[in-house]
Amino acid sequence: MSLDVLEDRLREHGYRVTTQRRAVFDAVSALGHGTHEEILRHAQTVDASLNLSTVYRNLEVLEEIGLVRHAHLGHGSPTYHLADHHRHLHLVCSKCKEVLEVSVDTANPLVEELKTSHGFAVDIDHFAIQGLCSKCQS
Amino acid sequence: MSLDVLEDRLREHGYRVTTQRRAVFDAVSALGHGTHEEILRHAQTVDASLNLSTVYRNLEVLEEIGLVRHAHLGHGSPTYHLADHHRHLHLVCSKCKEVLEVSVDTANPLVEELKTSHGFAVDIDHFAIQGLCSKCQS
DNA sequence: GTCTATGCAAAGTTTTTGCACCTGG
DNA sequence: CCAGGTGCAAAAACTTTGCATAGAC
Repeated sequence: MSLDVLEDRLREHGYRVTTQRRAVFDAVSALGHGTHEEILRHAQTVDASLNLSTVYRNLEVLEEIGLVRHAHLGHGSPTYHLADHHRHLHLVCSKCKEVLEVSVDTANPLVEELKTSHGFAVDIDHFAIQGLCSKCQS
Repeated sequence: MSLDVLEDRLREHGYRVTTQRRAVFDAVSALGHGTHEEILRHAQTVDASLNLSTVYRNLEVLEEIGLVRHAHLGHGSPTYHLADHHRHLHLVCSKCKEVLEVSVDTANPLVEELKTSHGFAVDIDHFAIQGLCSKCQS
């Protein structure tokens, strides 16, 4: 996704195009996924005066206009990623905290069953899946 | 699960049996599931001087000895429930915030696939499943 | 009597908000 | 210009910690 799309989408929704919004978007793009703090740190390499509250406010805006999404991988802060970022399920080991990434297709039977029997359109990768990895089960 | 089990389990692990621990356990049991604040409010109907920090500390103890577990249903605080509480998947609508409960068996194909191909032992109901309910998809 | 658990208050974290100033259009 | 956006600082919300005392055993 290019910066052109960022500008267009912002304008479409009546938001202004600012250097801070570009910096936050770039940081999310470069990081793949990151928390507010991680995004701030990365974006500050471009604009050192960028403020954490601006990161909070702009991630909200970017999410509202559909360019960015967030997921909950653990008990702490959410992580943000581009909306067209490669999607995958996150398997988080509750013991060693390792995070495995597996194809979202693995969940297709569940996704389809919930759609058929409850009419629920699942966003399967919004929350991680917790459990014990093979090493921690002994 | 009765209070006898609470006492036995606490003693087994070298913890003391206190009125506060009973009150917290009772509150979780009565509420089905609740956040720290909700558990505090309920437990205070029995012991008005019960402190929030005691609720935090005791939920940690009760979880450690296996009587209580927590789940993440949304972006806020976790909710606590008895370990032998009827398990179900939580489907949370990202728009209207409604929470649907469906059988954990719905996820069996996913659970088995993750076990077979990645050796990962899923705790399927630890995190909610986000999406859009049938009403909010139009 | 000993040692853990509790209440209280204070500190630590994370996120939100108010406001004066700056900036995009 | 002028409305919206930003930085800064303060507040709010949430969770943890230190310590003196109460209470379990």
